[in-house]
Amino acid sequence: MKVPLRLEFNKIDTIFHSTPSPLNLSHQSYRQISFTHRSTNLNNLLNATLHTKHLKHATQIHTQIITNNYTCLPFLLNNLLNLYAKCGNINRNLLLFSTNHGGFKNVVIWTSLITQLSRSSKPFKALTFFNKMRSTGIYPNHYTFSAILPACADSMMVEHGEQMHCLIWKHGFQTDIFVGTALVDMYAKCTDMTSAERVFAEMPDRNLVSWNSMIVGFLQKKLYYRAVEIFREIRRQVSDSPDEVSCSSVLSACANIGCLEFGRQVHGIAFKHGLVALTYVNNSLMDMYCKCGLFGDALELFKTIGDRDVVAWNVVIMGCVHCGKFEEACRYFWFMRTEGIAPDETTYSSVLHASASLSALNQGTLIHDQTLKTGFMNNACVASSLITMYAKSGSLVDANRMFEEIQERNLVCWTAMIAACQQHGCANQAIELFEEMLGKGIEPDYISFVSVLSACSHAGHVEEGFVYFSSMTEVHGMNPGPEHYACMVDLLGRIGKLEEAKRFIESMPIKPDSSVLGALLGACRNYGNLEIGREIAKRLFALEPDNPGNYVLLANMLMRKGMMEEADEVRRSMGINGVRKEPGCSWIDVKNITSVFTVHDRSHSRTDEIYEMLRKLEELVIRKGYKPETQFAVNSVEGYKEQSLWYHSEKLALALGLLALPVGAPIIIKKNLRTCGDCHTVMKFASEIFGREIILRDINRFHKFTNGLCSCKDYW
DNA sequence: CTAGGGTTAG
Repeated sequence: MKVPLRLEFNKIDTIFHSTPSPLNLSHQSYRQISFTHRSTNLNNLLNATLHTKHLKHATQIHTQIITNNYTCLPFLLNNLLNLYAKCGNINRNLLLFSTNHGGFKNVVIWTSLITQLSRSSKPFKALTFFNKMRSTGIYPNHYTFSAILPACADSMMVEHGEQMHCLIWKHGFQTDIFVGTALVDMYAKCTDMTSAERVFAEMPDRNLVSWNSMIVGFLQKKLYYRAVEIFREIRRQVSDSPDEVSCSSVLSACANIGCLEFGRQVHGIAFKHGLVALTYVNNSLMDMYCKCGLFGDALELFKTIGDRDVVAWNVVIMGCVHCGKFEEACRYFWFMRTEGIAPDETTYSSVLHASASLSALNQGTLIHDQTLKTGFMNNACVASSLITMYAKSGSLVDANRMFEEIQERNLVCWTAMIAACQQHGCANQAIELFEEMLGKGIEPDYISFVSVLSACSHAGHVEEGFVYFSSMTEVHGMNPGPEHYACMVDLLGRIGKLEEAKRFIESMPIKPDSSVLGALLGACRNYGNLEIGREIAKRLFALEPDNPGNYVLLANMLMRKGMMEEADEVRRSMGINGVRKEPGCSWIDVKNITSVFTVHDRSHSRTDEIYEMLRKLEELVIRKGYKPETQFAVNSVEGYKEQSLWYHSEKLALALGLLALPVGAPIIIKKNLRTCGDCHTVMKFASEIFGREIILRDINRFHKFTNGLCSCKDYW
């Protein structure tokens, strides 16, 4: 950077003598420019202003350039362009450029403008000016190509970059290290790693930046091991040691593959080269430790950082979410604000995820308020998170309201809303939304198909489900994944076509995973098909021996058929394998206080009233024709069964809700496992008897009980 | 006048 230490001429000279540092330029100096007619003086003042970045001063100099007819001087024009860019006013550049028809423009000036447009993420404008430049007969040079290639990458159309690649050959800049690196980066960003690798291989020489571009490329293509391999190559054959870009990028790769061992090595390398204090490296390190399950180590690092930027906080908040510390995630969110760090869309999506996982409507609403105050309400990412938060907190109405308010809905917004409807049992609405989305020309992806297929299965739309399923390959050119196959198995299983579901699994081109087999096992439970159920359960035990759910499901099926010995055997094998059923637990909020219940819980301060309420409830439901479904009782001691059934956690929570919530208010209960069949029946009766809406959110769906019916249509 | 980086939503 050129900084005028001393200016030679009259008035300006005296000004600078009185203010030795260009940073101290007073407003006075700019007013006095009018006394000078020398372009060099103006240029020196321009250079000085590059440091102060005052837009007002830039415009004053600009006026002088025009009044003195200096627009024909390329260096002045060029420096002015750069000055406007430094002041963060790209529009001024465009204006200056377009109004300056008579002015002389050389390749340097054009390149300056293209660079600025490229950097201010206006890729299409940059490309337009590149073409304009060529049409005026000026040839691009290696600077121009280095500047335009990031814009090509940004335009997300590899065709632009490929055309540029041809031009580079035509003009003979393919051997330039900057151009080569920019090409590698462009292909990598357009996820064409084959071309990136070819260009990289053909480069006559490469520097660290070139190598780093390769790491980043593989990172983006999720080829993490190859990213790690490049890092190793750098250590082996590049004379420069890895810098902060190499380290932060490769750490991201380590984080994604959960490779703690190599991540630790990189930590050591970064330490050796004095890079650990750098923000990027630090944040990547924290993320790596979080994703490798060492949240504590990440937090240790976090505490050592003096200047924690928003990404550092985001990484910690995500880390909390990652290891299920949802309350802590919310605490960090409020804490970062006290340190004066403004949340961004990443922060909001992470903390809303935490809030959704807690089904904490009050917390979520407070965060919603914050998004409004900080102007994030029109952000598609934040809005999608809000939809999911409201839906998972039990309020489909609010989720829908959020959806309606979004001005520009992207695929994720639509999918969030479709999933919300699906989780709340509004399958038809989910399917309608999906169709509406297709009508708007939005291309569905992997996740949106999962949502619509589960809606189909939920509503029993077999044919529609199969049409959507085959449209994945036929129309949208994607291969169904395990989740989609699981939906189809569920679809068949739900209507009792167990044999067909089994054949469907046999015909799968990919190996059925636990979600696919689990769907069939669930169907077998619901239809009491022990024969297929046993077989599928065995396959599941082999596939995921640590999942208690499968053992419990099979044991329940056996008990239902009165095969107590075999049921006990299943339970015993669970013990032998060291698997323990997670204790069922339910919670309910009353006036901002959360009460948690486990089975037979007597720890609540209103225990006596709760048990009295349950006694009354039992009387009332029996009068309505309720029969206990004892197969859901875990304890096999006769006579104790019914009683045990009555003190399941969700029933205790229901009783408290009935006691403590105002008449007419919905009773919202959350449970950590799938809800038990007997409790489900009782909830239905209770909703009718008390004329209240009961919302039970279990591990995988919402049950909304109204007037004796459940939104899940008794299949979950 | 030129090339590369960390966190996120369904």
